[in-house]
Amino acid sequence: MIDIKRIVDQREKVEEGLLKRLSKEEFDLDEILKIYEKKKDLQLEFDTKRAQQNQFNDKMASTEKGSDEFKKLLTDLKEKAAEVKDLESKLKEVEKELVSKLEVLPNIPDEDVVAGGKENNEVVKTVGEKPKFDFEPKDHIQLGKDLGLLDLERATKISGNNFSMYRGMGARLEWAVINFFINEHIKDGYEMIIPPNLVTRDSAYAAGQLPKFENDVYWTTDGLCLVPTAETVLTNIFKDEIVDEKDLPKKIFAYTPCYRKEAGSYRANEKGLIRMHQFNKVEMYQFTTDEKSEEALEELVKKAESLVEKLGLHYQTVKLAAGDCGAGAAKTFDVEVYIPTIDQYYEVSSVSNVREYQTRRGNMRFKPASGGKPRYMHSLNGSGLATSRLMVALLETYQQEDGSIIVPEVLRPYIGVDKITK
RNA sequence: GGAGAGGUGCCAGAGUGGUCGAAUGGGACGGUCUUGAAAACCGUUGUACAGGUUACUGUACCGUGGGUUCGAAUCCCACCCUCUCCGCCA
Repeated sequence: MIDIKRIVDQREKVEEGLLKRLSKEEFDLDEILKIYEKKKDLQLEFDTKRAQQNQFNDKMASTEKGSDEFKKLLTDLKEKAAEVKDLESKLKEVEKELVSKLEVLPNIPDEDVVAGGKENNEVVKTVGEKPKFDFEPKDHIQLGKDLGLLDLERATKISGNNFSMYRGMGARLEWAVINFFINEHIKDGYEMIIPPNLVTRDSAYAAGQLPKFENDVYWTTDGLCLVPTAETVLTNIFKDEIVDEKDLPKKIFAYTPCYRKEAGSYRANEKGLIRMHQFNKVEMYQFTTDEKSEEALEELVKKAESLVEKLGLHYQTVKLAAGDCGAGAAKTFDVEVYIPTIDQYYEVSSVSNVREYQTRRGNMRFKPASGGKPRYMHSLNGSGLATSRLMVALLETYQQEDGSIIVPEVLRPYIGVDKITK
């Protein structure tokens, strides 16, 4: 959520920022400011009237009950009380209205983020080259089938469309990748977390999944939400807490399956593991101070890149234009891995600086070491990494003419073989 | 799932209708004392919003949301959570 004071103090700047990702018709700062003014007026009126009422109430307390003076006061106060109560409910209404207008606004993009949608995304880094094959390469579905790594038919039989099942060396390869990531993060000083996979509505809200993604996530019959990403959980760890600055940054990561409806987003060439209702992901997360979030973002992007790099895969890093960033993000970098048979780059990591957007919603602050008032922490998230698409890239990139698959060196300790054969 | 108890400040814990933003103890911080430390003593110790240039003032907050009342931490209702016992169980 955007700070109302920021809109008051730097209206032009906020507007300019929002215009990078929204059209003029999609938001109305004037309306918001008007509601805010109304709220302030009401608040002042309420505060004054309530102060009066409190004063009389004090007098009442020291007046003998049943006396004439008491009776007189009582009559006056009854009227006053009704008035105050009325004001209070009006105030609450306006406050609610204000929040409802504010919470649908996306975050303000950073200065250096360009306006517009996907078409303005900028490739900022490319590592490796498209693999060349001197034979006809198979796609990951064929490879998975031939080597017994994937059983998509049976997964579909059991759970319906767009679910996967890893088998044998396929399952072990997937697990090896996850283990590799986990160890890399531990080496970098991140705390490992195994979180719940279902969260309350409140948690989903604080993470910014609501109200926008109501229909993109799965809900249980008791009103819990299956996490679409571990970010949903990690964001809420310090909800309503004030932490000491000396304990920042908090660097954490979690492995969870991720559940998404992905309704209507499947494309013709996205077969197999490219887009699933359930996929595995290791999520990195940082809570830090406002001053240090920029450098934290850099660190996270580098971490995501280094994982792909160590697996020896060809990838590119893309700086997203404002309109392509998630609603909460002020700046986002995607790391995209190359999928040979589709000849396209697919996101395996999305790293964002969310700044105060989530911590304001979740009321997560830190006490500055220099003293002074608590401030909102900055939160950052990044996949490190999503595995299903990586699996596609791994299988296709490392396939050999004889149908076998070379295991990248970094994974060998985790899987115990250097080659996957029939 | 059943029965009971309970949710108060950083922590423990008192408070059952007005004088309670909240006793007391602990912790933390500052000071006195000390060569240094401990002990002892003194003091400080929440957040948000609004008003004022500042000093400051007002309002709200005792799990959450409603209600009763002139007035609610205190009474009523609903919900959430925790603990104990029983049941069930990976």
